This record gives sequence, structure tokens and C-alpha cells, in this order.
Amino acid sequence: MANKATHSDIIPEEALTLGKQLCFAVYSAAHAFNRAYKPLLDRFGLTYPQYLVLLALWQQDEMTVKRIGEEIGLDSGTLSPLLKRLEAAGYVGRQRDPSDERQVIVRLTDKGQELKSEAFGILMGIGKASGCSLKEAEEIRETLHQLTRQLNSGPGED
Amino acid sequence: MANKATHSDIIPEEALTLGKQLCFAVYSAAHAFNRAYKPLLDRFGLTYPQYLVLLALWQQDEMTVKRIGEEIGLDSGTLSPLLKRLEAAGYVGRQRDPSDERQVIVRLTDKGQELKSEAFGILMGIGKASGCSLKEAEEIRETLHQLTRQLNSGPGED
DNA sequence: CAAAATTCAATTGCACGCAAATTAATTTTG
DNA sequence: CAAAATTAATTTGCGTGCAATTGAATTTTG
Repeated sequence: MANKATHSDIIPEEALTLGKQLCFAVYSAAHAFNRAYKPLLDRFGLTYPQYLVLLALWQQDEMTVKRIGEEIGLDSGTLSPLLKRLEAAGYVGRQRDPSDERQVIVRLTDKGQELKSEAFGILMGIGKASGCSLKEAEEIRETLHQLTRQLNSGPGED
Repeated sequence: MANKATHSDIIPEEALTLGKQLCFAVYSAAHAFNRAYKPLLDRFGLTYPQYLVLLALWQQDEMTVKRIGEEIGLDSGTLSPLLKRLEAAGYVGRQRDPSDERQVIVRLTDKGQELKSEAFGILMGIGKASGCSLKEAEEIRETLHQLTRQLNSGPGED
């Protein structure tokens, strides 16, 4: 038996503990972020996924629903009503692409543009709440990106 | 300028990019886990949060709704209907505590107990899909636990 | 070029997740 | 001991998140 344990090895009883699950650690961290963001976003009447859409649009304005979905990892079933609420709140506008009427182009309004400067404040707030340095944050981020990529790479082809 | 960057430093434009957000990395990883679990749990008619409840009960049977909520980090508003569905599926039973009628005690049924052995298979499947060794998984897990603790430790007293 | 296939957004149905209100039971305290 | 406060679970309302369906527009292809 080599000293390099893999998931193919025998799994002890203990491994089924909540605290021993990586998935649960990720699940809990995601909820913790959500709770941390809530008070910061409430000021603007935004939810966290709505904020993600704005982040995407600040990065690249005028995207189709599909394109936004690819950026954030959400489908139109989630985005359609979400974008309608963002529009009702005055942060984005939506209109059919005249050159391809199937598509809807989402654009930041002036109000949506202006919010970007405030977003730095939100970022600072979360940065503090997370309690880790930029370097630490970057390391965790990269590790999680790898993990996500691996998980998304398809059902169990080892 | 020292070489130790913190979140109090000036934040460049680039920091508002989706890919640069730790919260988004966690958010994406959580969704990726969900997707990875789905086919494994569908066999048993379970959702991922329902699976978490069973994990908690395999670890310690006969808990109140409140106690389960503390373990998983969910409130009764989420758990009440979820537990009702778990009961309808035959995995748990619920009954009022005779010594304190406010509380409801949740217990694994035989079917719920039996599922525990199958759970090792689920664990193996996810372990493979995550593509990381037990040691790597443990490191990420510990890092995320710290992050979660920090985020939950309260709104920005810094 | 017209029928079939594809693409995109919206809609529907179901299950979280959370805040706030409700109800019932227990504990505190005046 | 009775009124007030607290506690536990349920219910309600809203916003995701996802699968599946629908409907309109475009592209492919026979």
C-alpha cells in the first residue's frame, strides 16, 4: 500500500460525517457569502445573483441573455425573471436584437452604470468580512476554479 | 508600499471582474457539486439538501428540527417542508417530543438506515468527480471552514 | 424554396433558502 | 399561580435554480 491515499481506497465510517464532506464545506461557504452580502446589497435592493449579473455587465455591457448565462452559469429559466426584476428596478434595459429577433440584448442603464462605483464599497466590505488577504483569496479562488472545472468536466470518466 | 497587499489597499478596476471574485468561485463550485450529485441522488429520489439531512442523521439519529438546522445551517422555514418530503419518501419519521410538545423529533426509518451503506457509493462517485486526493480535499475543506467561520463571525467589526 | 431541425427566450412546475408572521407549548417573573 | 416572555415548529411570500415545455425566429437541408 502506497502512502498516497486516493478516493479509490477503503472509506471509513467517519468519512460520512458532515464535517468531513468537501461539498458541505463549499455549500456552507456559499451560504455564508450570501449572508455577508445581504446587508450590503439590501441598500440597493439587489439580491446576490442580481449583483452577479451586474458584475458581468460592468465587465462587458450589452450581452444577450444566453451570454450572461454562460458567464454566470445560469439558464434562461432563472435569468428571464431575474432580468425582468433588474429592469423593473431600473438597473438594466432589455430589447430584442433587431438583426436576430430571437435574442434579447441586456444593457446597463445610467443607474446601472453609476452603481459600479458603489460596488467598490461592497467589494471592500466583503473583503474585510472574509478576513483573508488578497493573496490568500486568490489561492482559494484558483483552487476552487480547478475543482469546479473538474466537477463540470462530465460524469465520472475518472 | 509594503509587499503585503490587504483589502484595505486601493482596488483596481480589474478587481470587479467576475473571475476575480472569491465569492463567485465558491458560488460556482457549490453549483458544480450540486450538478455532480444530482444523477447520483436521483436514483434515490433525493435532493442534495435532503441528502445533507440524512448525512446528519446517520451521524446522530433522533434530532429535533432545530438541532438539524444547527448542524446544516438551515432554519425551520426550510427544514419543515423538506422533512415532510423526506417523511413522505419513507426515509425518516417525525413525532412530537412527549416531554416537550413544542419539539419534533426526527428519526431514521429502516429504509433511511439502509441507505447509509449505499451512501458510500455516492461518496466514491463524488470523490472521483472532484478529481482530487483525500489530502487535497481535506486542505480545501479546512480553508473553507475557516473562511465560513470568519464570514459568519458577524458584520464587519474590523 | 419549403419542410425540418435548431436556437433563443419565456413559461411552468417543483424544491430550496430566508425573512416575517403565526400558533402552540413551555418558562420566566411579578 | 397567572400574565408576560420565550421557544419550537409551521406557514406565507418572494427570489432563486433547474428541468421540461412552449413559441417565435433563424438556419439547415432535401
